[in-house]
Amino acid sequence: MSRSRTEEVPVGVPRNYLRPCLLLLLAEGASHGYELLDQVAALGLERADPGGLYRCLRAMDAEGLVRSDWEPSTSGPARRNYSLTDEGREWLHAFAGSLAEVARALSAYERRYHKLIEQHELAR
Amino acid sequence: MSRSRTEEVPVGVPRNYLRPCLLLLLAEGASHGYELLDQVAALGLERADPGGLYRCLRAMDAEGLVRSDWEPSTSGPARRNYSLTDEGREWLHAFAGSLAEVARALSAYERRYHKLIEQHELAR
DNA sequence: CGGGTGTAGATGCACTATACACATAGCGTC
DNA sequence: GACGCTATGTGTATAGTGCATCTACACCCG
Repeated sequence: MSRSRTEEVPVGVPRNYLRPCLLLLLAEGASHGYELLDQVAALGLERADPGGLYRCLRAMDAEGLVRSDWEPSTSGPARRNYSLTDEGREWLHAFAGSLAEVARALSAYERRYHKLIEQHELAR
Repeated sequence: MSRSRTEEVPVGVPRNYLRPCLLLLLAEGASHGYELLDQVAALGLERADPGGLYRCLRAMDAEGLVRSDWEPSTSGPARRNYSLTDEGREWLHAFAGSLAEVARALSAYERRYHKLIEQHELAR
């Protein structure tokens, strides 16, 4: 393998991270897919896939976590506006708790990593 | 969907998290799969899949990130002992940097989530 | 008018990590 | 000899992701 260190390293955000992101943004206020696509960038998904995002929204709609209704627009195509349901809000809290666990795991990793680096520095 | 909130919420650790975990543990000292299986629990992988772990080690061996040699045991089956290569150490650093980014994303999420909760508390 | 750009939503498909089950084998012990 | 623990794997289905592609509306420009 001739992959250099400068190349993209394959460690992504947690699996299913898109869902809690969308739920959080919708908890802050109703919105539509195209806008959410920009907003998720602030949560670490700078290159979110539009297709995946729309699919995720449709799935959560089908599962009852969000509600959607069409809003015709005078300046462009119609938008499908999403808002959070009570069930979606419950899931948001569950997801947040779960993400907190992941964050704890990551900080455990970093503590341990830096401890290792420290020892390595001392050893020279 | 009649899934209760007490049920397992599908948010996992970052994708490919197992790799940096194994690299870190091997940077701390050579070890074998069965032992690593216990050790990754401390990094957030409490229910790691043995099959996946062994596969991951074999793959990193094939890619040159780790080295392995058999150690016969008097009290049980032989162990395949793994140790880190220079290339593996480079990847460890790259992974650690990448994980730090993910950690930043997660803390951004949590800040925003708690801000939302606060506002909700104030509103009642 | 025709074409390009930005907005908006969605599908199709291939790839890959993961989860889960299962197979093998050495060794101790009851 | 059956069971359980250590130890290392394989097989396979599924799910999430990434990437390409398609439709369609509105606007602007030459």
